[in-house]
Amino acid sequence: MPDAPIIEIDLASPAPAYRQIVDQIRHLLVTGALKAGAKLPSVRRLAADLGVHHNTVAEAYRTLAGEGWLEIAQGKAVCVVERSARPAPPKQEQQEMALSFDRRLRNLAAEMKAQGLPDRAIAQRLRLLAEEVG
Amino acid sequence: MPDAPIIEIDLASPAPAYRQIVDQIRHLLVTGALKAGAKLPSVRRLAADLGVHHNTVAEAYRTLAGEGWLEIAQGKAVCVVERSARPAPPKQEQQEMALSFDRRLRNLAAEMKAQGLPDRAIAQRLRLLAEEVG
DNA sequence: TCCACTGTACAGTGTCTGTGTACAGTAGAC
DNA sequence: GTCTACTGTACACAGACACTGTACAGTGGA
Repeated sequence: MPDAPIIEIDLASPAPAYRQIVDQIRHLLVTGALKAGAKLPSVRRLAADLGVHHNTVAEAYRTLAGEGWLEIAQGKAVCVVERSARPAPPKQEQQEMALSFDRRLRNLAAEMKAQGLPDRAIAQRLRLLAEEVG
Repeated sequence: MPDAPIIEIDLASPAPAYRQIVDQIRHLLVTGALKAGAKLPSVRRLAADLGVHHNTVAEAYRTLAGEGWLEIAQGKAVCVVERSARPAPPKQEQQEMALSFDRRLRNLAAEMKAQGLPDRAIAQRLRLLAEEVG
């Protein structure tokens, strides 16, 4: 795509670059900022923008393709696919996912609290996101 | 300590074991389930319980000690210290932390949504935790 | 002093992350 | 058809990371 949504990664972060790219593009996909049919920048273009190697971006694209978000083919631009309403996962699996989400959420909140972020701020952010989500 | 709070880690998870241990113990510390003066199980004992090497647990303990939660000394049991009310970080830093929290929170929610967890469930968990936090 | 416990140090192994480089497919201009 | 400039891919390499095996050193009670 000519004008890709801005993505920014922090090379100093302990989180690997390709994972940061995955997370940020997935966020754009989930929120609808990137819709089906949209073309993503080439691996070399995005790599140059972010200051990483093109194979690092390629790895991120492959991960998202594996999740069913992108269609990639050699020689062609990477494209966002229509992610057809997949059947909701079975109750059992959904429950496990909810538990996993809960655990990670709590760990994240604990880490922030440990760093000195006030409870008030943490709760506020949680409520804000809850409103946005639905 | 004779009866340590139960900690469980997932050796199949991509998250490194020592990080999972840190996160879970930090959670117990932040919530007050582990109070100042409490003794933690020895590195060998906890390692055996979790199925990892004692050096892996030692690394986790060192990380938490570095954050000011634990006191460790060779030959003695690891102990939770009184974490005196540290001065709140400056506004500037707090704002950065809030932003970082927000970003990671959104990434986590996006990942769960991508996996098929319904918005409803995500929002519910967020609100629940917000209530608990304050 | 002995012994059973504590945490520590360090080298070795396998895995992960990111890079350099060469390759192969696609599409438009001629 | 054939250039050419662009796509993504493959694979070996280097460095960092996660984890382990093993030997060591400190502590405290019998």
